[in-house]
Amino acid sequence: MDKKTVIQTLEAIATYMEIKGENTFKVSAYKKAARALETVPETLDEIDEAVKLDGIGKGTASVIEELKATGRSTLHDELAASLPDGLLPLLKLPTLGGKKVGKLYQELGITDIATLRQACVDHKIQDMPGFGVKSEEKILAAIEAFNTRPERISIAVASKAADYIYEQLKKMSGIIQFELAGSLRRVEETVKDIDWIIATEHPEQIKDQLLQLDGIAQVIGAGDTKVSIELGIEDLVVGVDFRLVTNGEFASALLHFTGSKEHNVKLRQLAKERGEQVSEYGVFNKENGETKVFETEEDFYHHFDLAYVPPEARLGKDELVAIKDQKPYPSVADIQSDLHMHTVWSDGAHSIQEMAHAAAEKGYTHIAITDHSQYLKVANGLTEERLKEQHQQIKELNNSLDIHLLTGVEMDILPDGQLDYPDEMLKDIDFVIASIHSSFQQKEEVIMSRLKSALFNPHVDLIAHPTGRLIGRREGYAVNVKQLIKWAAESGTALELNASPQRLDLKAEWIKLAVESGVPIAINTDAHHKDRLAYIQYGVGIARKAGIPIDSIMNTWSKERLITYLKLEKSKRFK
DNA sequence: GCCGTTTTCGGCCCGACTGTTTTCAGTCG
Repeated sequence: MDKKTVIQTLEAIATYMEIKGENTFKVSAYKKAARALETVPETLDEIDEAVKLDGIGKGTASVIEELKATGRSTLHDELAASLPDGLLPLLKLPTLGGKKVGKLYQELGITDIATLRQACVDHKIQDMPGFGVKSEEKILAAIEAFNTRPERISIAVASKAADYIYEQLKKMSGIIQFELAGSLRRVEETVKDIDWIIATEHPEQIKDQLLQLDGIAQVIGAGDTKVSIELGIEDLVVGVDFRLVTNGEFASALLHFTGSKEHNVKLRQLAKERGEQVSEYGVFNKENGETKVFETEEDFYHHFDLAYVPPEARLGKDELVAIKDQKPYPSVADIQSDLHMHTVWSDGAHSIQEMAHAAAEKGYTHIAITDHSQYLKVANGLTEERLKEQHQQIKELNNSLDIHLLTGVEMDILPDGQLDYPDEMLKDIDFVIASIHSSFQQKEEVIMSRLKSALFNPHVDLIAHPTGRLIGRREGYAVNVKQLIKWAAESGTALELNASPQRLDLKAEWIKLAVESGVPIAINTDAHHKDRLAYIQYGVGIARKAGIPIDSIMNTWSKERLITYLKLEKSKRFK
């Protein structure tokens, strides 16, 4: 039994119950349990007692345990026997929720997408109470588009779309200020749509301009405070929501629509205990009937004597703390170096000098040049001779540059566990990264023994993108991350938080565990182009999500401190 | 179904928008 199946089973139970008209809180309890399971990084086997997880209680835990033990869930099977399973996907269609799907099933005998589609074509839907001509049209249109677009898009793709929208908004007139909100602002790995908050005195004027944006595929809704569209950008259709508020309401709205939902719920509960009510328009005081608005999100938190929480950390867990208990979150300004990047020597786009200049412009004091090693022929990996030549050049450049370059390499861990260069070669390199780029399909034992050989090599300083995943595109190889972290701690090898939005590898939950295990983290962009050095912001965002201290991030260390660290034997590095 | 420095019962965030109504239910975030 794998975790994904358990999550899907819990979700299916919730959906069946929704259609049956079960108590909504019961329904959401099952949904919440599915999310709780999804959020913890452990595999199913690694979770000892599911009931201990936040959001999982006796009832949902028993479903999980039964699935683990027998591979089946009695509750699920009973529900499935009472309703056609073709009904489940119907809830993904717009305008259809549990109540309406239940009605369609009971009154029209609709059992799946196909019968629903036929009912639309036969115009049977529009005569149902609660439905109408427009509902029928919308449902039919959505069925035709079903499966042609993904439910969630990766942060990398969404960020590109957001950049485009940002440029459009900048050009509009009548906007006082605007900002990205939602899961993209929280640096979630995947997002469903892109949310923006716009402060304006003239919502009508903004609305008109928004509805004239290039590339609108469909207008979902256009009210006084909300414009919701589907935007075609290149070959992608992405949902975009704009909220129009007054400037006074801006901070409250931004907070509200940044979420997460769970974070908002916690804030609202807290407010309620104080006799106040939180909405996207501010904080309503039930005693004096006044609604307080705030200049900034920070002011909002401080109103409740809470420390500011950056968007990435708004998880609805334990991030709400009193001002006096504020712990500093890492920010891009703390970053002094980038320790993984490529140049034209292998598959990068720029020379060493160009990368160095770009890094210096970002205010970095030092960087590591880490081109690919010889095994990676497709990336023009460097032979021992070329690597030595490159390092010679780097040493010479250090005399003329105002940023310090560390000699480095991103060395392949070969399919048989051998490293791509001999120790004799590695011992003179300032910063040695090891990583896997081949034979992804190997069994976990093989992958782990490859990683182990790199971790326990005396010269390997860092394991880059440890799981090899590409968000939304590739799962990565079979890594036991807990074991990897344990070995990293034992061997004195740091782990990477690859900041590329395609990777974000390791993910936040693992980064947290690594730091708790005493392993320092390097947030690196792995940039193959100088513009990609900007990806550092995503990595720092994930670090904030992980809630790790600034000092656990190697890139925040001064050049001197890093060099001293790297000169230590690995066994003496982690203290 | 879950949860608990007002606890083992009685709450569970709050509001917008749409399409259907003729004052509101359902959906959505």
